[in-house]
Amino acid sequence: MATVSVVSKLTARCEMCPSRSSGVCCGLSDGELEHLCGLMRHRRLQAGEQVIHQDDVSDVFAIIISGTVKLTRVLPDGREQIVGLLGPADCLGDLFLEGASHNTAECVTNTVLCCFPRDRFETYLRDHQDLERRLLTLAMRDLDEARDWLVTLGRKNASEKVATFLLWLLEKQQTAKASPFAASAATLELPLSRQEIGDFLGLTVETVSRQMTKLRAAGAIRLNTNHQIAIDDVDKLRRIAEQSSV
Amino acid sequence: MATVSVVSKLTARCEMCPSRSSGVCCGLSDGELEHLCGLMRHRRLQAGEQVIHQDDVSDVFAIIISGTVKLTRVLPDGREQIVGLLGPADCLGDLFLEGASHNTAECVTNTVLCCFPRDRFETYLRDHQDLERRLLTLAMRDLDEARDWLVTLGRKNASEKVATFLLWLLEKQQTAKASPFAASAATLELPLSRQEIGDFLGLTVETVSRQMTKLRAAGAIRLNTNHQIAIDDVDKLRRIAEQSSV
DNA sequence: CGGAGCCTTGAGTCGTTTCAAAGCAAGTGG
DNA sequence: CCACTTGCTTTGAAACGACTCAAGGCTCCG
Repeated sequence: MATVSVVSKLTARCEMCPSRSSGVCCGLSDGELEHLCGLMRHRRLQAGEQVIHQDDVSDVFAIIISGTVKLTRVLPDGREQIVGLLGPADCLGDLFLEGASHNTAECVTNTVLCCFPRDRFETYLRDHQDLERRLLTLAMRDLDEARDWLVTLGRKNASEKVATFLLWLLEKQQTAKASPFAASAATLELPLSRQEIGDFLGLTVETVSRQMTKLRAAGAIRLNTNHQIAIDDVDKLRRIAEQSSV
Repeated sequence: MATVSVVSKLTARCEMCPSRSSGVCCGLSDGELEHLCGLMRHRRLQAGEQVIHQDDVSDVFAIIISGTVKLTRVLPDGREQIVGLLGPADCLGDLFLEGASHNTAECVTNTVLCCFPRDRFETYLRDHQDLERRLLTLAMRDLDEARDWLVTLGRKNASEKVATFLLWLLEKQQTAKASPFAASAATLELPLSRQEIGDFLGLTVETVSRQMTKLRAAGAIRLNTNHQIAIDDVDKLRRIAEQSSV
């Protein structure tokens, strides 16, 4: 009975965690979960804090519990590109990577992480193929998503880019909440600033701003605040995103 | 003795294969290799043939023995983006993917593949964690590379893009041959047409062509044929690729 | 020799960037 | 409580770079 209470104490928070229901941790047995919980430490970070630094060796592997983290790369002359946007249940850290990380991971909002010492997590993986399989699946999902952005960055124009981005965020947000929204009248939390949206889409702040104004003028969206917008016409947004001139 | 000769017959070609020395197959024991060889079938394809079709379910997993294969995605209106370029030792096919593939895989040159029925390869993986680990590592490498291209597509201009592409090809080609070239006077095989380079870099044919001319005029490269160029000044190319205005 | 396919070059257009200024919201100190 | 700073966003005007359209050049091959 004593052990049972210890188990429930350790893993209690896990039951609330998005990673337990839809992330790496889903599918873990109670025993596995308990073991991993022994390695884990929660960490609270403020917006702007960096978890991983480009060109530095990182020994962290973490699961995001709440908040948004951006992965960025910068060119020698300072130009910046966001190469990934992570939210609750997403993983952070380069497993099995030798040498320095190629990304900077920076908190966009206040964030709570579930952190593991990377080496101990990697060791644990060696005996748990199911978990490693899950990580392989996630890596392939990330790759697929990165390639989608290649299409957007390489072949779409500014309005298509912004519309695509908003739709992507909307979908991400809806699957996270698992709430079957009606096709219209959704509200969207925008964690990124205009500058950051530009850094994501390969545009300047001004262009992003202009496109938002255009979308507003077209009746597709309304700007509640700079970080919260109402999606009035999803279909119009979709048409703009793919310029399907039907 | 009979079994030994069967083994050597089955796996004989593997010893010449780039995947054996640097791809998925390196690290496999003789027994593992033999087993996999039992599943494998070689397949010869001509330039232009498609191995996987976007939006179709694919049941192939393959290793490229020779040739170049491009992964592309097309938008509803026909715009095309190359999202990956595969060469000898690279893997082809979406393991564990449910549903249709998101890429089209098309041979750029004549190609020889080492093909596996996907389900049988997946089954084999379940009992061979070392191999699955290797696939995880490769997936993460692909992800890393895709993100590098995000930076290039999102933040670099036309000349930087073309220079970056040439340097990337050069490096790919040199590590493939494992030949420690001198820093200058290398020769580069260009499997892609101008149009395809454009589809890779998010540019038009004309822009690619103009940039090549500019690089030639700057003395960085010489065009032997349209598909073979001499790299005269790698450093100049590097400076152009990152615009490091030193 | 003549055609087909790809590559190059030129001229003009259009879209995004650049540079500059003004608008707006939140927070601070008098 | 109001003036003031600060940071982000929006808007405008001009410059620039990549695209579009059109023509001409080069190579390979029948």
